[in-house]
Amino acid sequence: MTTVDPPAVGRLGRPRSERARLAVLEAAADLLDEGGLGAASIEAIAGRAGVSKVTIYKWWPTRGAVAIDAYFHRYRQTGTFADTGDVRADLTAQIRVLLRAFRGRAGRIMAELIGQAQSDAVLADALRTHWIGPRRTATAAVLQRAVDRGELRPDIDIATVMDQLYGPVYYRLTMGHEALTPVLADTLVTSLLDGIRAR
Amino acid sequence: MTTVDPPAVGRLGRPRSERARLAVLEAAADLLDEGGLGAASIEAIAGRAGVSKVTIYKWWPTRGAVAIDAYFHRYRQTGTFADTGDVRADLTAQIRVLLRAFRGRAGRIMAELIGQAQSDAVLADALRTHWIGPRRTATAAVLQRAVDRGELRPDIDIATVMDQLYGPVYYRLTMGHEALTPVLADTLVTSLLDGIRAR
DNA sequence: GTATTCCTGTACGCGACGTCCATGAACTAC
DNA sequence: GTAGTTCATGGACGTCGCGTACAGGAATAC
Repeated sequence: MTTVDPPAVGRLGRPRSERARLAVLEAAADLLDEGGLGAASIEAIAGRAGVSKVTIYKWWPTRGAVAIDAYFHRYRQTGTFADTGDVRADLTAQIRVLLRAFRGRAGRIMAELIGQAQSDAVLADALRTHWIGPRRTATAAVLQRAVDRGELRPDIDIATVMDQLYGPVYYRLTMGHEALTPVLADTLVTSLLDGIRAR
Repeated sequence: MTTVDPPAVGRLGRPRSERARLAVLEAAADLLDEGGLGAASIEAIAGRAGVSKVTIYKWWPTRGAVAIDAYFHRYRQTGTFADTGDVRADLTAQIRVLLRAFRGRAGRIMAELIGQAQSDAVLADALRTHWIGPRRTATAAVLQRAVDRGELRPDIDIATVMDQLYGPVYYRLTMGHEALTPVLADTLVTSLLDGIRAR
């Protein structure tokens, strides 16, 4: 997956080097793994990839753009979005997938990408479009169908509900005040479905 | 408020210049306001404050440390944490205070501080200790007392509940996928208290 | 072949970093 | 007072990454 590259089919002149593109993504992913976003400078990527800086600047506007492409290149989402018709199970499964993805290095890198996005509009947009967006679309579908079946209250604000499921995960990821334990998925879903008020 | 400075009372030698300390905080806050965290470089702060770089490095370990002190110096929290005994009202009020604080420049700066904290352990710790911590303590007290009164289920995980109230706010602040509207406070509290399942 | 587009190597100016040094200022202890 | 200690200043330094420029060669379409 790539977030910024043009199609470039049937164009005139020398075509883009696929070798250079892959070398950049591999080098950037390696550097992200080893030293985080701070180590993935354009100079370092160019050096390790055996590619000129100019080539990178030609295809990616900012350091963050390269980083997120490299992240997707390496940590491509393999799992599908669960949608079986069982709201509780589907939501829990989706959150569990996210928690699993954020374990280890990938989580640290995602946190740094989010951090960098606070001062890199291109990266922020790429994150919303290519990372957050698809997940929210899938979750919104699950919620909407549950509303249609009458399992969920018809007056809920789906966007806010999703924020109360995913928000805590990103909150913990970026603030680090609590751990990202697997059981968190169940707790989040249960609290929100049933409410926390005593019966 | 300051996060890193030692007390320095009855110490030997020339005392720390209060004039320099304030000049640094004011200059840093101005720069944060005008150009965000990116504009608040150590060099720029030193230049505007009329202070030597060495003086800054003597008292603050990183750029983030200066920034958060400057943030607290300027955007000191005036509002108290509501605790009237009415869970719904208290939680809503607390979130509303946070939403209000994040409107305008202060929110953008906080987002950038959180972003910087992803690669600045000192800043991350200061955020947890001096910003997140006090708010969570206050909210935890409200929740615990409601549990003791029997209004909330005794088996809730207070930390996770707080994450489902505050997390969405920070999630929206940093990802920018939805707006920080004032009504969000009510929606968050209502959904979590009552649950979203149809009755 | 020609035009076009891409890749490479080198180099440059810029800004910020973090540190060093020598000097002077301000305070405490004696 | 004097000595000892700590702080602040200005200038300078080497390093790093940024983003850009230029000239040359490579790969494609027509």
